[in-house]
Amino acid sequence: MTAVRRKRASVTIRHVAAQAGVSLMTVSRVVNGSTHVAVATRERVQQTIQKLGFVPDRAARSLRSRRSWWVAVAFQQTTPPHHGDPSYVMDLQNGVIQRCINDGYHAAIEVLDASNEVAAMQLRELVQQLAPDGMLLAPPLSSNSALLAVLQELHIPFVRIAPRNPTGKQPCVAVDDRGAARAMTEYLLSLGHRRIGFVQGPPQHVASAQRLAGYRAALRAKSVTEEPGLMVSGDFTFEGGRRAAAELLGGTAAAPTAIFASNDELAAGCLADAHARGLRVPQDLSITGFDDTYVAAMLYPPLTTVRQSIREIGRAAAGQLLELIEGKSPPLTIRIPHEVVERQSAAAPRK
Amino acid sequence: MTAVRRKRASVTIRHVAAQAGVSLMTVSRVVNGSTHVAVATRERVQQTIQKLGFVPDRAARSLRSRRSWWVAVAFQQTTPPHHGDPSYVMDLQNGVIQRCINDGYHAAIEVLDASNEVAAMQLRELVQQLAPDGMLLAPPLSSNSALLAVLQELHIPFVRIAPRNPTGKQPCVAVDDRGAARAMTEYLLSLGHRRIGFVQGPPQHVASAQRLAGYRAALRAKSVTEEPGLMVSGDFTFEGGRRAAAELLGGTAAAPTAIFASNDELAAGCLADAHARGLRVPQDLSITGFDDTYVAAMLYPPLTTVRQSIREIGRAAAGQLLELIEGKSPPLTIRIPHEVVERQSAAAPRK
DNA sequence: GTGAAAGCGCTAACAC
DNA sequence: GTGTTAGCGCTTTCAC
Repeated sequence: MTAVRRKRASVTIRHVAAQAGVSLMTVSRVVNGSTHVAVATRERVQQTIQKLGFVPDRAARSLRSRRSWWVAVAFQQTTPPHHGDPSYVMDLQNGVIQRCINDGYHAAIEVLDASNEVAAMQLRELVQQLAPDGMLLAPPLSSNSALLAVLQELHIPFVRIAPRNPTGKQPCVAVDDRGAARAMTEYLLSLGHRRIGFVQGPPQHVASAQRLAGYRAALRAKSVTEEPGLMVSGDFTFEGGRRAAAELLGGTAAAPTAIFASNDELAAGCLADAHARGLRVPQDLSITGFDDTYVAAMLYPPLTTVRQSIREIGRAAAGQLLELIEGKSPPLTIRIPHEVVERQSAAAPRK
Repeated sequence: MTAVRRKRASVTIRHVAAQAGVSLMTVSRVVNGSTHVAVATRERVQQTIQKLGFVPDRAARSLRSRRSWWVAVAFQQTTPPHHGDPSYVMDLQNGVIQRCINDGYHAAIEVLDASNEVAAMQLRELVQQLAPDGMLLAPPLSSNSALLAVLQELHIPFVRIAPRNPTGKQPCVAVDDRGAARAMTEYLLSLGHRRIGFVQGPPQHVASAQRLAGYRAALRAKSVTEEPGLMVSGDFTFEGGRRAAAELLGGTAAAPTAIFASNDELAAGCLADAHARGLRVPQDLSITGFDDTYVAAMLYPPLTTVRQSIREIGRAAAGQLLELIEGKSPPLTIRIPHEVVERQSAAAPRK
């Protein structure tokens, strides 16, 4: 049980001070970028730091200053917005990490239970134990009011990522699902499609309603009449996509010439059903997705989809949080642009 | 610039000690699970801790004890947007996190540059700044001798995950790529295939040679003659898979009845080429993958593949590291079992 | 612009 | 089994 422990920090602020012929305080000021240091002194100290290879001790710094230089990102266990889509999580994570490192912070990835009560407990523990300087909530946690309450009670700055209900009072990075879905629908309309099936996500998800709304708005703008039979539900899952496509294509009613699935996983399911029916994509049927996740380019045919850069969302959220921590006042709501990614699963309908 | 800082810890070990009528040390002992405390005292202290909601301060603890209670996992930076398999990273990460939390540790996810020199520098900085109690190296970093040298020099315990060259001297979690590839090849042979194409990974990757070796061993055991023309190279990428399949299926020589791609992404590429040629899978051609990543079930048809639980690898690696940190002597090399996952992309060859 | 003193909350080392 | 003392490395506070 004799736990291995690291050697005492070889070089401390003391050594630097002695070597540079200044007091501890001056070294500390230089390290922390205080302006109240003469230029000459600052340079001398910096050179000494370099020469001795001094690295400040995080623990000592945190203990005294009551800042941990940690930012925590909370994800929900196995069910992130896109149903366990690992590339979503990775991208978000990478964006956050990148931005944090840039400012000398570290990002801790934390996974909370899917149950609300358990998650709230875990979050409280997390904040108490880790004492991060700020928190990021990935969806769907960002819409969980119990968690928001915990963070407020603990007085810790936080940023909500793609929340269902942006209050306009709390900082968040908002995603324009409605606009993106509308853009994709307009793209299909521009190809000449008029009977466009839509596969919805699960009702609990923020994105589902927004995406549906975007689809409907695009149709309305072009005066294309909506047909209830063309709007079916999936579940953001592959299987849900198969079932939805079966419903759209196997019925007695006139089949759509295009299907807009509201995420890529659903689209993959639709594709599978279409293949099983012997339909050629995109000649006989166009199929498009949403998110441009990892799989999109690996499907057959490569999937035309619409993307909002997740990495960019991560970067933006982290940036906003860091400003909050530093006591600045960043814009409360940040929006991320979207973009239709044309691949080969959509084309003009047959005449 | 008035940075937000957390309130001073409301409840300290002092308050607990006073309330419970014992000294600071006794509380500390109880918190750290020392055995040298009378049962009655321990219980009294624990109740007080509960009642006051005392949570030890990580910074103070680390400063004094020279342990950070952090474990860092280093991954290699993959080139965005869709290179590198996110589900592999996520699974590994989740396994590690799960195991760490279990023991009161936190896992820090760190991403190192693809360049060796840069990575070595980053690793050194990381260890100095974060001072983790131990490190985990994910492949391909686990085979990077420059990094191993840094860790040894810094005297920090580490575990290599799926290294190319297990020395038998350093702790590692080894993966039986050869055995898994052999199992998959045997599965195809058992279906009746005799002309089995093999798509290799990039030569720099550990796994590539191992998987090829497994394929060859299985053939040899069944006295099936190898054909050099059936072993083509891909690159662990979708595009590489397409090209490889084109080579195998488009040539003048007799085409294989099955293709064993050495990862799922390659298999997805092969599938795309087969579809483009109008071949039905698995009726006309069987295609199998390796890894059972996220995409495998979403391809058409769902991919038969072989899996080594990545999450299990993460858990095992973290477990091994924690024992190392605690000064125990875990087995140096841990092996993870594999399993063929039968889906619908492989069947008996046509007569 | 710089320095001296104090102490953050905890545990190592040693006493009893 | 329990307590006392000292001090980890740094930043806060206040003095000059």
